[in-house]
Amino acid sequence: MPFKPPTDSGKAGDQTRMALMMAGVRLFGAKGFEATSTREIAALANANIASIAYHFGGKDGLRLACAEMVARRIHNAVGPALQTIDPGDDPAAAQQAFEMVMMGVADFLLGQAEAQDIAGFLVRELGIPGGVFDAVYAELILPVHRSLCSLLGLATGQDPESDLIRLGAFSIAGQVIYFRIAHVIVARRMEWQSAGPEEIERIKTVLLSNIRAFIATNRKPVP
Amino acid sequence: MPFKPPTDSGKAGDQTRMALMMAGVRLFGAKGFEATSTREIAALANANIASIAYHFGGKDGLRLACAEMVARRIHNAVGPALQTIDPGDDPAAAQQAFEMVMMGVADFLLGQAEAQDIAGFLVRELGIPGGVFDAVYAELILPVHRSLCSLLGLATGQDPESDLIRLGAFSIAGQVIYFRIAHVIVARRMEWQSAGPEEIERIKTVLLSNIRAFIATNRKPVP
DNA sequence: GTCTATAAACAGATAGAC
DNA sequence: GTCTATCTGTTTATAGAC
Repeated sequence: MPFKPPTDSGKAGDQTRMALMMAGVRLFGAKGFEATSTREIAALANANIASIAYHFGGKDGLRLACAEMVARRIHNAVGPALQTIDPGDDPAAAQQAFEMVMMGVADFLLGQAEAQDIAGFLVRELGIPGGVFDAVYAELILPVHRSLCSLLGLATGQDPESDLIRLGAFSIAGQVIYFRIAHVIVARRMEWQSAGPEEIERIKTVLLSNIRAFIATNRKPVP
Repeated sequence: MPFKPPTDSGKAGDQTRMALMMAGVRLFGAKGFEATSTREIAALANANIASIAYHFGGKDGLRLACAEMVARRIHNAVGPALQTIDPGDDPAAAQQAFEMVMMGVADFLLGQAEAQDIAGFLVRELGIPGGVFDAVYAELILPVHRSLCSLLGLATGQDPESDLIRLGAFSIAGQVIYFRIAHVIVARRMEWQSAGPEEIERIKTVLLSNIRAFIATNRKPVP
């Protein structure tokens, strides 16, 4: 029982493996792990039910593999953007970098169709402390949040690891995440017919204004 | 098959009914609807498995009854507080009222142990458009959000139903809700050992600061 | 690697005694 | 109203042919 094929891609058999993970993320994210049957997953992936057990050792193995794929996916998407940024010691550059990162995150979370599945999957998995939580936290959430705190600290002149900055970064990131998970509610209240680029722009306008208000309010006056 | 007993309380049989609903909210909120078995619910409520079918017509009936109870519970908790407020035409009074309401919501969501179950239940139910969503939206979310927009509009001098105020109210309420659903993540990042009143105060400090920053930033200058 | 067939466990619902 | 016992369908996992 090879739990993992020797190569990650290129071989013919890995196509099924990838299709199963993508179907898993979509269905787990949309309906929840327990509410999704392996039959549904196999059907969506155009694969056989037994292939789940063959490739991942079972439904739980697929869950973990989905989590790893999602974490890798986001890490590759947002990681380089964060590490390339070098604001030096310029608070204004740090603020601009922070704004661009958050706008990019908003575009991804609110715009990309697949982001809905990924976000739903992560929200569900991160709601329960056990299992997938630890890996995603250590590999994804902690480093990204640290980078955000670093930028926010430089932009405001505050200690990046202070309560204010750490909680402030959560409060800003939380707004973006909230607009993703509560998008159905927001759309109904705003009487939006669709979820197009125009609606995303309106949300981003408020988010950007809130970011600037936070930095302006909490900026430490230079001595 | 009496789907609902004639009286809502006082009778002996309603004790089981209430216990089942409370167990349902807790387990549905913590694990999800499909992940929870009727046997678990009955065990937690110290009731018989068949009592669910007797009192609610089945598992789906219990789900709806739980949603109604939760909506009623929150409506009774936050409704009077919102309607008693009469800021008149004073923007400062409106701002203070808004701040007090949001701090009260934060205390409830972050402090009360049962709020975790309720919040989890609502977040899960509101994530799927069908079923419970419509009722909770119309009876709870819409009126509360309208009241919040009314206060926020008065405090800033903006049109309460403008995009800015409606989305702004969501962005503020979203922060509170995010700190509830992501509390495990936040606690780990903040290296908090417990979730006591001290930690809640730190979160509320940031929330209050963000509320004031929003109002100050978006205040319309009087002509 | 992929598929069919099947096993073993578990789900929710219900009939009927009390 | 409450309980036991049971029915029926579905779930995941697996054995074995190809």
